[in-house]
Amino acid sequence: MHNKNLLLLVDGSSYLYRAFHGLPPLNTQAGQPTGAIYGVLNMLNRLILDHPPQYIAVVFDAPGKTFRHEMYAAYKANRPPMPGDLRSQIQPLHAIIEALGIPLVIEQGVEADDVIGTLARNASMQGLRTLISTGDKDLAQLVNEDITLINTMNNTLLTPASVKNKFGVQPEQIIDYLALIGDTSDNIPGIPKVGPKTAAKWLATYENIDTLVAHADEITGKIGNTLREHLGQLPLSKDLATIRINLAIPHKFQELVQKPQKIEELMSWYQQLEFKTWLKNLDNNTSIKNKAPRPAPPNKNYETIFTQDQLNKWLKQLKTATLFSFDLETTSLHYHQANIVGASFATSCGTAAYVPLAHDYPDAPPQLNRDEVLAQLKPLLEDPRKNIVGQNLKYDMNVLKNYDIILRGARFDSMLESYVLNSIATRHNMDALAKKYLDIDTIHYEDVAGKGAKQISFNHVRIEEAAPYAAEDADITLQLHEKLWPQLLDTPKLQQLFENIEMPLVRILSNMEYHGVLIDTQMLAQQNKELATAIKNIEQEAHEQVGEPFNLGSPKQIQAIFYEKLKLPILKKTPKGQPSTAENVLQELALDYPLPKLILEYRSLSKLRSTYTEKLPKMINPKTQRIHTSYHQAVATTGRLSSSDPNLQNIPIRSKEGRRIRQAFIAPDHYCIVAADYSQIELRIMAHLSQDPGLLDAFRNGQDIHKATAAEIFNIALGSVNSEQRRSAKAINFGLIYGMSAFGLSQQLGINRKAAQDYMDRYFERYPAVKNFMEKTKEIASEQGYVETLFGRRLYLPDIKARQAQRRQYAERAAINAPMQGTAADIIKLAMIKTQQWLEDKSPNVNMVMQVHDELVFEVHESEIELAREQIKTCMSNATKLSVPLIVDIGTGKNWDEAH
DNA sequence: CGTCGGTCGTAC
DNA sequence: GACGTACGACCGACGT
Repeated sequence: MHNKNLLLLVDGSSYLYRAFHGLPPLNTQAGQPTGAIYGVLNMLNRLILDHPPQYIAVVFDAPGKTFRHEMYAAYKANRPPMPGDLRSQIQPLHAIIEALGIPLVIEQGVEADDVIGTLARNASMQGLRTLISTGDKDLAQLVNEDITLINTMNNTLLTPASVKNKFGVQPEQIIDYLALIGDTSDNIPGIPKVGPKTAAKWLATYENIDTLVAHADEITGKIGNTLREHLGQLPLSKDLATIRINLAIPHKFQELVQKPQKIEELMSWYQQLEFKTWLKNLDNNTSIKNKAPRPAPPNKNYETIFTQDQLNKWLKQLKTATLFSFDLETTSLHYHQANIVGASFATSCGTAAYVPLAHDYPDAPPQLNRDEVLAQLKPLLEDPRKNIVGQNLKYDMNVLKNYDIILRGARFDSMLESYVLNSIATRHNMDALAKKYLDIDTIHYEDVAGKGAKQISFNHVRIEEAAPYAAEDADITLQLHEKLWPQLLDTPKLQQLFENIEMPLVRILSNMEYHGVLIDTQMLAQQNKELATAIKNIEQEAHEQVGEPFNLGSPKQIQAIFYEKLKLPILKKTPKGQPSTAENVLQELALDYPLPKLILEYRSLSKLRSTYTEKLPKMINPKTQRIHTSYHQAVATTGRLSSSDPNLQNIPIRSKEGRRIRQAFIAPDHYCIVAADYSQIELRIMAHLSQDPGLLDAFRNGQDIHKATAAEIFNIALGSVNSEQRRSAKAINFGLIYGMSAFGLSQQLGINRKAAQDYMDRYFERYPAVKNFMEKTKEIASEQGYVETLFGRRLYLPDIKARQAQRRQYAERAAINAPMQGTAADIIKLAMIKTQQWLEDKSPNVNMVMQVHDELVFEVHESEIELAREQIKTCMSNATKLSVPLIVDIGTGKNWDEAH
C-alpha cells in the first residue's frame, strides 16, 4: 500500500516544539507531561496514513553544540533554555518511535535540518521522491521537483510553485532570502530592517546576494545605507542559513524502512503515559483472534406474500397488534411521482412480510392487486389508535396521499428517535442507524437496484431480491424503535420533545410539502431573460478589459488573472492558501480597479439565474402547477429544519434584484400570501436565557434592540443614535449569537481589531449577564459534553475538549449558538403545531405553505385575511412564554415580497 | 461520464 | 485562523 520510491522524512524537533507550544498541556496522574508526545505521535500516525512511504525516518536534533556554533559563537545564544516540561518528554517520545518500528535518526554535531537535507539529496540522486514533514520554513530551500515539504499542522504542501507563491522567491533563492532577513531566534544577523517583502523585492531584481552586493549602490533611501553598512555580515548569514546536503552520515536511506511494532513496549509506554485509546486499540488488535463470537442475530423469518390467504393471516395479526412497523417500496424518491411497488410489515423483531404489488419484469410472477390490497390496508393505516413505527414516515405519508390514504397512526419514527437522542452522532438514515445501534449491515438500496446510470426503478427489481431487502427494512425499523425508545424514556425531556414536538410535526410538514406553493412561471421566465442579457453584457466587457476570454464563474481563472496577470494585491487567502476571490475581497479591490466590480455583478446575477430563475420553473410539478419542497427534520444539528429540492429557505431578500424572485411566489385567485415572522427571536431567547436586566428591559419596553444596544455601547441617549452606530450594534448583536470574535467583528464592520474589541468590551460591560451566560454555557458544555435548548433538546459537542485549539474553539462557538438557534427552532415548531391545531379545529380557508426558520408563510382566502392574521399572530406569540414578549410581524400581499 | 472536494453565495 | 446552521451551483481534478 505504500508509495513506491517515496522517502518520508519527519522533522521531529520541529514538531516537538510546535506540539509543546501549540497544544494544551497534558499530564499523567503522576504529573509526567505528555501533551507534546501525544501531539507528535498523532501527527506521525496521520502522516503515515496519508502518505504511506517506502522509506521513512524521524530526525531529531542532537543535544549539544553543532558546527554552526563553531562558525559563529553567538549562534542561538539568545535561546532560552529548553523548558523542563519539554525536556522530560523527549526520551519517552524517542523510545515510542523506536517501538513503533520507525527509524530514528539523531546525529551529533549537526542539526536535524542538515541530516534531512543530506538524506533527501542522496535519495534524489537515486531517483526517489522525498516528502519532508516540517513546520520550519528554512527547509523550503530544499524544495525541488523531487523534494516536497508538508506542514502536517495545517496540511499544506510546499512545491516549487507554492514556495514562489508563499515567499515570492524561487526555492533556490531561499538561502539568500533567509540570509537577508536574518533570524532573531537563531541569532542570525541578516540586514537590519529587511523583512520578507524587501528581501523578495531585491531578489526579484538581482536574483541573488552576489549580484545584489555588486549593485548595492543602486539601492536608494535609508534602507540602501543600511544594506551597505551591513554587507560584511552577509557571507556569514548565508553560511549559517545554508542547510548541508553533503554530510557524511552513516544512514543509508535504503535501511530506513519501518519494522514491526514492539507491542509489549508500546503497551508499557501507553500505560505509563495514560494514552488509553491507543492502549485499547493495541488490545483490540492483539486479541482479535480470541474475541468472543458475536451473538447470533435473531432468526430471520421473512415471508413474501403472493396470495390473499397469506395476506389475511397478516392482516389479522396487524389488527390485533398494538404496534407494528410499516414501510413502502416505490418507484421514486420523489413522492409526487412515486408509485407503490410493495409494502412491508413487522410485528415482532425478526418476523416481517413483504407484499409485492407492482413488480414488473418479463417473467414476474402474478401478484396481489395493488388497489385491492391498499383498500384492505386503509382502515388499519387510518386508524389513529394504531401505533405505527416507520423510518422517515413523512415520505410514506406523502406517497399514501397519492392513493387517498391518510396515515393517522404514525406514532414512532426511528429516524426522529435517533435525531432527538443525538442529532450529531450519526446520519439518521436506516443503514447508518442499523450499523450504529444494532451493529447490523443492512442490504442497501444500491445492492438491489444498482446505482448511478445503471440504477433501475424498484418495480423492475426481481421479487426474490426485493423481498429480503424490503422485509428487512420493516424488521430493522422495528428493532431500532425497540432499542431507541427505552433510551428516550430514560430522559423525560427528550421523550417529551419527541412526542410533543417532533412527531406531531411530521404530519404538518407532510401537509405543507404536499400542498406546495404556487409560482408565477411567466414572471420568472421574464426575469431569466433579463438576467441572461445583463450577464452577457458583463461577460463581454470583462473579456475586453482583460484582452482575452475567460470564465467569469471560475475562481481559479479569476485568481490567475487577478493575481498573476494583473498583479492585484492579495488581501486574503482561502483556507487552502489560495488567494481568495470572495465577495468582501472583491469589494475592497473594486474600490481601486474596475474588473472586480464586474465579477461581483456577474456573480450575483448568475447566482440569481442558475439557482432561482432557471431552476425554480423546472421544479414545478405539472400536475399541481406548484413547487413541492422537501423539509428535512433530522439534518440540522441544532433542531432547525432544512429544505431541499428546491431549497425554499434561501430565497433572496436582501438585495433589490433578488427580492424580485419573491414576487414570483404567489397565491391562487382569491387568495393572498400572509407571511408572519418572529422579530429578533434569537436575541429575545438570549435575553431569556441570560436574564440580563438591560436586555430584558429593552425588549419589555418594546425598544428597537439594535438602537438600544448602540445607546449602551456608545453611552449616548437612545434618541441620538445614528444609523452608523445602529449598524455597528446590529453587527455585534448578531455576532454574539454566533460566538464571534473581535477579529470577525472588525472584518464585518471594516474597522480595526482594537476598535472591535473595544465595542465588545463595552457590550459585555453593559450586559454582564450575557457574558456570564456565555461563560456558563461553555462550562456546562465542557462538563456534560452537551448543551440544551429551553425545551431540553440536546446538542452533543464531542470536540469541546479537543486538543486542537481550532476544533475546540469551533465547538465552543457551536455551544453558544446552539441553545439560541435550537430554542428558536423549538418555538417555531410549537407555533406550527398550535397553528395547525387551529386550522383543523376551525377549518378556515387557510394553508400553511412554507417555514423559513423564524417565518411561516400561508395562503389565505381573501375572505379570511383579518381572522387569519389575528389567529396566526396569537398562535405564534403564545407558542411559549418567555421573560420577554414574543413579537410577530405579519404582512399580507399578492406575493411573498409584498407580504413583507 | 460520474464523483467529489473546493469555493462561493443565498437564507435565517 | 478568526461567525452559528443549512443547500446548491459551478469548476476542475480524478477515476471509469
